[in-house]
Amino acid sequence: MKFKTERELLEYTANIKGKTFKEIDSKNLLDSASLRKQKGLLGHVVETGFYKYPRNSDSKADFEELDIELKVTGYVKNKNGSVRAKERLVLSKINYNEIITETFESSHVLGKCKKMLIIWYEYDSTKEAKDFLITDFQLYDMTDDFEIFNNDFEIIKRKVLDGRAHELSEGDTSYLGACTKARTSSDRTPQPFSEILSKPRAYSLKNAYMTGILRELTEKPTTTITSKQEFKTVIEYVKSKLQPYFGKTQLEILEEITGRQYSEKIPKNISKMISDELIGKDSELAKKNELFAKTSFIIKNLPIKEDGKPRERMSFKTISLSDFETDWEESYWKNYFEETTLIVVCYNEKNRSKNGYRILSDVKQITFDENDLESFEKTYNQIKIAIEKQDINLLPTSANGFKNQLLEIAPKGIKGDDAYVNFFKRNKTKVAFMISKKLLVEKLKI
DNA sequence: CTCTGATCATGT
DNA sequence: ACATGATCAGAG
Repeated sequence: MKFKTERELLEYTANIKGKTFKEIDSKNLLDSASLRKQKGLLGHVVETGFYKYPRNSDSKADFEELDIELKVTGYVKNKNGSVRAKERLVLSKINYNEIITETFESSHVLGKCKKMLIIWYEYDSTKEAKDFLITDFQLYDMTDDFEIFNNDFEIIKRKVLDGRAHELSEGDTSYLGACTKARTSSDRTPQPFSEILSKPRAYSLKNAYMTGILRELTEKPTTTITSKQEFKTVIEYVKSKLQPYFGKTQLEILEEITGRQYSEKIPKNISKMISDELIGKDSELAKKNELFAKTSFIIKNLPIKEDGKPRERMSFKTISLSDFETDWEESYWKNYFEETTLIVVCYNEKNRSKNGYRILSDVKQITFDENDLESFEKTYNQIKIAIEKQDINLLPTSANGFKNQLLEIAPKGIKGDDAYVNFFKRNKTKVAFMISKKLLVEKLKI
C-alpha cells in the first residue's frame, strides 16, 4: 500500500488502534517464530499484515515516499495506572568511521529516522505476544528536540574522535543513546582513532525519553485523527462522511468544501469532485479505511428523478479490443463485475433541477448477481462477434442490443470522435460499458 | 418525455 | 494526451 500524504497514512493507521497482533497477522508470522529470538517480529507483523508491505525491504524507509520509518514498540502499565516505555527504541547503527565527518543534521541516523510512525502496544507479561493490544500511535519528528539530539550527537562523536569509542555508554547522553548492538556480548568492531576494539553500538531513543513522548501522547490525545473502527460497513462509513451535507445541493456542498464560488459555470463532474473530496478517490479508498480493503469499491454518483428513478445510465471504464480476447469466464470484465461493489451516492432532482442543483439524499450499494452476469455475458459475447465481423452494427449499443439487455456499449470520446469506428482500430478505445437504467431501477429499490 | 450518441472537466 | 466519471443535448 502506498500513501501519498501523511494524512492518508495517519487516517489509515487510525484503524490499528484496538487491534491485537493476531488480528492483523494475515501472513501468520506469529505462528511459527519464537518471539524471544525474533525481536523485530511484531514490527514485521504490522508491516505485512496491516500495511501489506512485502517482507523484504530492510534498508529503505518503511514509508519510502513520505520518508517515514515505522516503529512498533511496547509500554507497560505501572500499578498506579501510569505508563512507561518498556524499552529504548533502537535506531540505526553507529558507524564509527562515518560519524567523525558527520554533523547531526547530515547524519545517517537523522536521514533515516527523522520522522517515525511509532505504534504502541501494551506489553503484558501474563499474555502471549499475539494478544498484545495496540492502543496508540503517533507521528514523531526527531527534529522536535533538535537541540538536545544535536548535543548528544556531538558527545558521541567527540568520544570517537578522541579514540574512546570503547568507552561509550548510554549514560553519556540525555535523549539520544548509544546502546550496544551485537549478536554476542563479545562482538567487537574497530574504531578510527584507536587500536582498541569497541563494542558495536546503535543510536537509540532512551527509555526515559520514550516514556516521555508516550505520556505526552496519552495524556493529551490528538483530536485531529480519530479511529474509524466504529464503522461496520462501507455504507455506514460513507454516510458518516456525507452526513453534514445531506439535504444540500451539489453547488452548496462544493462551495463549502472548496471555499470557492462556482457562479454560473458548473463543472460537469461536480458530483465526483464532491465524492472524491468527502469520501476519497476510488484508487485511494483502500487506504482510508480497512473496510475498503476487502473488496473493490467504486463510488458512483447518480441523479434521481422525482419519481425515484435514475435520470441516467451508469458508465464504466473504457473498454478496449484486448479485453475481448478471452472467453467471458476468464475475462477481465467478468471478474470486474463480480468483484466490484458500487457505492451509489444519490442526488435527488426537484422540479427537474439541473446538474449542480440536485440534492444529496441517499447512499446505496449495488452488486451484481448471477442473473446480471449471465446477461452481461451475452453483451460480452455480442461484442466479440462484432469484433470478429468488424461490424459496428452488431455492437450491443442500447439501440442495437438484444431484448432486456442490462449492459450496453456506449460512446465515450472527445469532440469529433467517431467512437464506434475507433473502437475497432487497435489501441483506440472510445467506448465504454454502461448499465441500463432498467437494471439501476431494480437495484436501487432494494 | 426518453433514448442514445456526443461531449465535458478533471486528473495523471 | 488520454482515461474517467458523468452529464449534455438533439432526435423522435
